[in-house]
Amino acid sequence: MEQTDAVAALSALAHPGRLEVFRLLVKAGHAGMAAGKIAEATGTLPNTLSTGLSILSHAGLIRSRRDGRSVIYSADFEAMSGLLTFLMEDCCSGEPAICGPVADLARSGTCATEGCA
Amino acid sequence: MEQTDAVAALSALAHPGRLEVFRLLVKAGHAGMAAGKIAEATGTLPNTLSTGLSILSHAGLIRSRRDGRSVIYSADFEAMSGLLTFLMEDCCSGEPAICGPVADLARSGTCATEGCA
DNA sequence: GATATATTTCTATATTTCTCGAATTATAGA
DNA sequence: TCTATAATTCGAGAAATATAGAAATATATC
Repeated sequence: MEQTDAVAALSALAHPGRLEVFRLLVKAGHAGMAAGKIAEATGTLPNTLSTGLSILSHAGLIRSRRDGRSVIYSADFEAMSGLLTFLMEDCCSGEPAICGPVADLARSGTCATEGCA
Repeated sequence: MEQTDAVAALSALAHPGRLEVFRLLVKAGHAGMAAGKIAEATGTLPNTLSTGLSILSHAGLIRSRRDGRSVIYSADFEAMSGLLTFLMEDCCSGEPAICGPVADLARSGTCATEGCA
């Protein structure tokens, strides 16, 4: 990941409404949620939510797919791993205990577990 | 961590200059770096850098201590762990493989390894 | 085709954030 | 005390971002 992408992702998350949406989608896993359901769950106006989803999407943090009249949004776990890894890169100049887990996260990349949406 | 704190931290990082500074401090470990060294390393004007450091500090991501005429800044790894954990909370509604490492990171909390500054 | 539902785009205003020059505060050494 | 170094604070103009009303687009059903 490059700095420009990281800043875009962080900027997208640096907003109460969008952060709430993203965390909701993290919980939802690969199954995702319809835009309408997200609006209902967060109490956001449809147009405001749509702008937020567009920003998160453009930042690469979420994906979307159409399902009938609805559009289903879901978190992009690979992108998230990439961001976390970028933030902790070369942590403590080496291989200390605190930084290992982040490297593991980056390596796993996707949500491999059964039942994880 | 609460949403307000998370937004403050993410906003602080959502800026090329400040992100560069933070990643530099992550690499530097607990030893940290003097403000002047950071300015030199990043090519930032002292006043602009100071504003950036103030924002990162107020967001809880970095700490400072005075050493003679210099002020040494260092990353707050506990705060960072808290942020990463908050972002991935209840990932995939449970305990999938992708989310485990983040939980480990949160648990470790500090930079325990010898030589890690 | 007509109607209803779901979501997005457009547009304008209000607000916040960014950057840098200038001035200020803090510490160290002669 | 005087001078130099290190860092921070203040102020203002420029730029970017946030919000919501209104209109538009896409899909499904009658």
